[in-house]
Amino acid sequence: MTVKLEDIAKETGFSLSTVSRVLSNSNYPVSDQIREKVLHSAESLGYSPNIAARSLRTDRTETIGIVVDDLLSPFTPPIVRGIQDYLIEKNYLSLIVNSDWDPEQEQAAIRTLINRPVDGIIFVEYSHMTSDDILKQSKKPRVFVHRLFGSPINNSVVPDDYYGARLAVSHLVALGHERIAYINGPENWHNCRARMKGYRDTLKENKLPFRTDWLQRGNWEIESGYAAAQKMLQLPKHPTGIFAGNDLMALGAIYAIQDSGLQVPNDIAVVGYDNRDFTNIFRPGITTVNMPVGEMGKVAAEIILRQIETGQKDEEEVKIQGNLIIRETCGAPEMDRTRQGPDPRTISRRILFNKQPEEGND
Amino acid sequence: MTVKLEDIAKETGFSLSTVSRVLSNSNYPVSDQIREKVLHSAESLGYSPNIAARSLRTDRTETIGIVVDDLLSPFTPPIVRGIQDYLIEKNYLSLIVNSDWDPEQEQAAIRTLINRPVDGIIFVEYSHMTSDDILKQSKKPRVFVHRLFGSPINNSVVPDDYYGARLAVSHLVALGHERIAYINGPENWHNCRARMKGYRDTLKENKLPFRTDWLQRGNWEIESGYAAAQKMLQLPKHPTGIFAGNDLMALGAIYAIQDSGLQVPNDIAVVGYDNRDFTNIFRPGITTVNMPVGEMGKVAAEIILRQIETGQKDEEEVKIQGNLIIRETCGAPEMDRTRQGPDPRTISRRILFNKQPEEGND
DNA sequence: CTTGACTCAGAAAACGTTTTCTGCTACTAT
DNA sequence: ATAGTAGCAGAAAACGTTTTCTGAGTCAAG
Repeated sequence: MTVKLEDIAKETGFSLSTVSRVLSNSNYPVSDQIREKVLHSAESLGYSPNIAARSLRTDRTETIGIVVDDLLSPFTPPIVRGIQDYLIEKNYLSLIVNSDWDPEQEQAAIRTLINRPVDGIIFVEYSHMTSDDILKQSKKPRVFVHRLFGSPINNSVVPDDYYGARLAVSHLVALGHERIAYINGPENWHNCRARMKGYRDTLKENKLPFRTDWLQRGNWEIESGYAAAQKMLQLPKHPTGIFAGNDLMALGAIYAIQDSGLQVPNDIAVVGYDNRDFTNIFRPGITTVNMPVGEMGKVAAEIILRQIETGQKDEEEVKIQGNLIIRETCGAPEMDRTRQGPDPRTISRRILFNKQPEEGND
Repeated sequence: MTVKLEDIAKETGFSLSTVSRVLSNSNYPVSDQIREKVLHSAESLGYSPNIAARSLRTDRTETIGIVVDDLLSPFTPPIVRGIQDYLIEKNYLSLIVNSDWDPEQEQAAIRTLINRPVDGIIFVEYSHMTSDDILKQSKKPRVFVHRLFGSPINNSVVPDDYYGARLAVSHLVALGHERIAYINGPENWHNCRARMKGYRDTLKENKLPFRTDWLQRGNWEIESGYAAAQKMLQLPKHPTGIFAGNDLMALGAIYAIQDSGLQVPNDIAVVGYDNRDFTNIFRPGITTVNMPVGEMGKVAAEIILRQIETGQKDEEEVKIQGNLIIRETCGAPEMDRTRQGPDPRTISRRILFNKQPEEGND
């Protein structure tokens, strides 16, 4: 049915071997005459190689397995997209399996992927290391992206949370705030530890006070941001700037501030973290630290292809720096907003917010 | 290196054939004694089949190709997740390729997937049909999910937009609204035509007036919802209920209403469409029509596996009905909100919104 | 001339399965 | 008794490649 090497061999009169040598780009010498005839015939017959047969023979499949916690987690799609964009360029495909945050399912996923023809595996966000031995034994390289738990490890690419926190806090400092609070995430997430350090270091460098009153712990959810801000607002001297560990908690904080009769940013400034989609369609637009998720995926893909090429040589953890997206919750001049390379998915809110007085002619 | 059938054959003393027959679950009769010994040996050696070899022989790969427009489109991840959840249950994996809304890239994607071992292809959201002949020729089944353009086609699963629009408009009717407006999307999207019909039919059935003043066309973006609502607000008799074609335009409309000094839902009620994530964290929570995206993916997966099993028999287009998620922008009693099976990703806003009077003891 | 090296084409083996084909044994029905 | 038939095990072919091995021809150096 489908056309195979043999068909081309028959049509051109050359042997299977030569045909294969031409079509697989081997660097075995083949005369130009023959090469051309074979290529022509392949083209006209519409030949395409049977990948199963090829990979049976070569033990390479040009496919990468991706184990994600859940394709619905907010960062997973952009990370995966970053990976795929690089892979497709190099003629690799990707097989995606969900682990659902469950060690058992993860292990099953790994087994499945190893059995299948994949040349390597990339883990996104979550990864118990329970079955790492299976992996090691398989001799296939593996790389971790945005790993959230556990200690640093080779072959992983993570965001630079320390740097990100410094960006956020420095922004508040630059705007003149001297009472700066932080709503942290759960302690066992290692990004929280790094951001905490960034927060404290930045305060210290600017000779600003660190007060435990101004440090609250949330659980990433909107309600915890609300509750944290509420507590701070009851203090005799409440903070004038709040750095929240993620955008959801920032939003919760904003709601709490508004409910107490104060305004954002006039009374209290708020910075979020993550640059989630909704931060750009809220009023006021939420100033936040952008996670370079696509970039992280790309780097992970680069690493794994390099390791497949050169044969598994562990590489150091690489950290990727994000950037600050200035919107409205800090009251900083908007100008900076356009300076950021715009995410094509974000929506320019210019029109919307220049509309209020109804006479602003742009 | 890795253990293969031959190793088990050697260890147990049986032939390759028998070992294979046991391990591939063939229904060829094998004595129980032998079966057990082989299974035991396979287990202890840690055998796992070489999929490349198997699929070379059987021409089946237990892998489905998924062509998506862009993994970052809002509905794509949940649709894909729905597909994958069903596939993994049936021991199938999925290979995902992005087409970036580009016919050429889509064609490249199809070629790549056909060459690769996939047993069928599912198209998500977008699909030019330019290269459908290649596909047909390959004899591999293909199914479309949530196809946005072009005329209805076999082997596709789409949301029931007519039904969804009726849900939304009926809700406004039930709340007593008599002047109901509709912000439609671009004409060339066929879901807009269906929703339009749902809107008009529902009005007619309830003997409510249809006025072209109350019909505006947007482009799905937030600004177009804002502009549409603004126009309506300038009318001598503005509508008291607005049905927006998607959540972003609904949000734009809400902003416009608020900017004009009116309140949602007290003065004007708003219903969105899509049940995007942000509708649940906004204040007021946006009442909207939920798109059954995961379900659609699941059904698509069912169809394609069935067709692989039975050998390509075209099936009719199937329509999936969504449901109404009642939140706050229509002022309906909240009760209904909990009745919906909660999406695990959405956040209960109960706490947040029962907080205002500060004495509500739940 | 002859020899050795080099160039390139073809034959054949190999990758790890599944499955068809053979054939042996043991039982059943005549 | 004997032919026919299940029931089951093993040999071997096949899937479509890549790659090693073999060998024929050409050319340059002695």
